[in-house]
Amino acid sequence: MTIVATWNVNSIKARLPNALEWLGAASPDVVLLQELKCQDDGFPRLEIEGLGYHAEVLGQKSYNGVAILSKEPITDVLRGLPGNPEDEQARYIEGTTFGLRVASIYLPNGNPIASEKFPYKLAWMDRLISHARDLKAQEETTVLGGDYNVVPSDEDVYSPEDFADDALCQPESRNRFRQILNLGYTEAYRALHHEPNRYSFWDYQGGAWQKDHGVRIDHLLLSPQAADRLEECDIDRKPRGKQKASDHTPVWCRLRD
DNA sequence: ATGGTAGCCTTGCTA
Repeated sequence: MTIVATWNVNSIKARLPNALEWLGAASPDVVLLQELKCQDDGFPRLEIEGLGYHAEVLGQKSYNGVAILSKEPITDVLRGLPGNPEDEQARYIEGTTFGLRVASIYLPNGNPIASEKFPYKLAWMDRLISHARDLKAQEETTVLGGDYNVVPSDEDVYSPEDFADDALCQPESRNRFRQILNLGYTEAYRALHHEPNRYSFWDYQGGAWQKDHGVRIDHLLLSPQAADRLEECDIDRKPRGKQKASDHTPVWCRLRD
């Protein structure tokens, strides 16, 4: 079996003690990281390799940054989402490991919706749809994981009213997310769990964690070949309760052999 | 009441 996890760490340097603790305890085979907030040469490679992980990184100063960690070598790495050579934001990395094609995705937030950030998000999602279509045609065992910055339905947010004008809940965002699913991808958590109000992100502000005021925006999307092997999927809330926590917590799935 | 927190570096911007 293979465990694949996704985690927006909100700075890998600030999160290093927490990240090392969680990697050591949960011991996932493959980890998709987002919001590294560092350049390639600032990535704490030695510490992470010390836990037995290979690492492929697409860094960026201050913002964004994504990586794939794996206990096996990672080959055929693709850095950057195809479709716009002028887009320099480090939000996508893809590679092959454990016989899986995996991607770490940090989808643009898109707020505020009246700004240029929202059309950038939608255009980025259109590129992701197109690339996900190409990947689907490869008929590989594929896991597209990451911070999608999309709340799939009103059951995935503590207060739909408060998020009515938020880019994470806009019909245009949700529609594009569904377009990926409609290509034939399975959202792993929702395939196995049907309770509403299970979250992967809680804002730092206003005591959101203590009040369980969260949103579910971190997702693992599985190609049919991967979905056929889906055995378990869950949200690991423990890291969010630690000191110096990321505002996101890991989501993982287990694929049978 | 437009606050509150966290992380980075641009002591404002992003989330």
